[in-house]
Amino acid sequence: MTAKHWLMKAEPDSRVVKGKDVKFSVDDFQTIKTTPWEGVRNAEARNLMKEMQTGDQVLFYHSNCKNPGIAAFAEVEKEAYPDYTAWDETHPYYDPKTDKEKPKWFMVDVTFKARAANFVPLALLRRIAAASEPPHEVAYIGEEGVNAIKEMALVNRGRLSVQRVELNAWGIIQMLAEKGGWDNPSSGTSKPSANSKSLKAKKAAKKSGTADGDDVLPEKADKSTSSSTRKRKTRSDDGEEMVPRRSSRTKK
DNA sequence: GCCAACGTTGGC
DNA sequence: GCCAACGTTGGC
Repeated sequence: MTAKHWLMKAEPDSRVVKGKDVKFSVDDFQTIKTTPWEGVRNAEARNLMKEMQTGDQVLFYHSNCKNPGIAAFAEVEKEAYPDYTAWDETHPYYDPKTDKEKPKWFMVDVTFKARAANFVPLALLRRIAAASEPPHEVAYIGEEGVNAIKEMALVNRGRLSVQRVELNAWGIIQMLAEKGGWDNPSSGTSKPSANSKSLKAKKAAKKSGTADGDDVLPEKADKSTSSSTRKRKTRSDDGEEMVPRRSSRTKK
């Protein structure tokens, strides 16, 4: 059977939750190479992870940052298994309501494949989805491309941190990442900073001997900013009582 | 099992 | 930092 396609979100900017930085940027990912996707605390996202199979293809997305968008391509390395961080009291996404006898949260391992040669900003995808024909800089995606983007959960279901990506949308994203053509301000993370690498990142870098920079697809590679410290992936929710995020009140 | 209140996600 | 959208909770 052929591999399925997915999109997974991570936060490239530092954000401290329970005393720990939950940041995980494309730079961190590239350095670490393979990481357990812990911290997902939303039932729908969890169910999708359970459907994933080794070899499935993944779009790595920068969320909750200045310039959100697709930063890299990855692959499912290991199928769903219990997310042990749910039982770790010190973990940002500790969930006191679950117990080891009955795992509630799961995660998969994901391996970095390559950076998008051109970071694909959410703003671009939204512009594409808003029209009936592609903006001229990306005329090459055609009307079919527009339709494929319109159907992406990314543009019509903002809050899901793990989502399915249809094959046609996958192809269009790949094309955009490869060809670019719009103004590409680069990824939106922020600060370079020579040594703020995360422990995990440092360890991985030492081991592999590479720091960053290889693996880029064709050209520009969105080197940008970024950086690193440590982090966790997705936010979560489940309502129960997960970690407070920042708090926003309101609305109703 | 409905639905109003509440809390979070996450773009802008 | 604001706040719209939407998921979750809990009263009934």
